[in-house]
Amino acid sequence: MTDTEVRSRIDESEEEQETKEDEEWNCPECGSRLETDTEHGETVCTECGLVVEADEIDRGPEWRAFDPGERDSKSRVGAPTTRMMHDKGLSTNIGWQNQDAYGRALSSRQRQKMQRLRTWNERFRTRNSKERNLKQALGEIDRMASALGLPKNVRETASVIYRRALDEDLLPGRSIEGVATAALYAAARQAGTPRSLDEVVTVSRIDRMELTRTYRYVVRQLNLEVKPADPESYVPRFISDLDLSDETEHRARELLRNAKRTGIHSGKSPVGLAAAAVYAAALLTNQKVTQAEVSEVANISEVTIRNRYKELLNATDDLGGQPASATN
DNA sequence: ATGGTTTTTACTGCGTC
DNA sequence: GACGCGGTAAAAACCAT
Repeated sequence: MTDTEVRSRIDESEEEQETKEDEEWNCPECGSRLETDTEHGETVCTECGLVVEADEIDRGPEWRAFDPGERDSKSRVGAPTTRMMHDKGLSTNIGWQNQDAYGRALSSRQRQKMQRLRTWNERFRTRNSKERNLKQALGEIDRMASALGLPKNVRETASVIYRRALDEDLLPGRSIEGVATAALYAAARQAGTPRSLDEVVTVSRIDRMELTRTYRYVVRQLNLEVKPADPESYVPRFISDLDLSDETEHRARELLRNAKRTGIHSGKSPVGLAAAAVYAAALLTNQKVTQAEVSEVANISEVTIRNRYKELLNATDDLGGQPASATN
């Protein structure tokens, strides 16, 4: 058999199936219109009442039966799944009709009992959903934190923030990922080991816009106190990324403290300030680093570094008698 | 939306190795 | 001549209003 022959045979069989499916829109017995009974999930002929099994979601059993007995033993039942609910609708719901399995009305005692059961069932169900939500979020936080090299205490702070967000019902309308990322970002800043927005975004599945939005929202709603990031907290990382000495680090910190004293740091990006301080400190301690290298590790433009570090040096000069400007 | 501030981009000129 | 550095103008991003 040649290839073309094979292909044509396949085409034929596919067409057969298609026509078969098309025919099922009409009753195979009498040919009249079919109607779908959503409550029972059945498709019924309007004329002869024949029940046609045409459930579009259920693609059939995942097992194969070779005789009726086997079919019975392997058969399972369950509600159809839906993506509309957090748990895909797989959890138990207690019906609202006050009827028993035979459709008879319940006694008032029984009705009260059922009402209590509904209440408790709902409580456990939503609680479980929150647990699941939390579990996923904590996993994400953990993943991102280790990708960013953040210590354990930051993760814990982040999870505390996330729990609070969950308790305050801040989640609806926002992605788990988004809130988790925002929580981590806030936690890192609070712990004094900040990561820039861009850094956080690279390990998260959400984009920058969403992060800033959810972050602002979460901070406002939870009344989190997040002080502006301290430029000094970026210094150690830059220093080690650039293989610079402890002395340089010390100098950089001095420069930043002076800058704070003279107040030139307000309104400027802390990262840029830190990067400039590191660069300036490297110059002062005769270590070779280019502006390009610093701008690389700090994700800051060279121009910003230039502007900042000029200001830093001016500030220390103005202060007069500072050790930073005395040597070299 | 708008205006003010900061940062980035792109380009140019200078000195040095 | 490539590289590091400094400067500038215009564009873009950010933020409070």
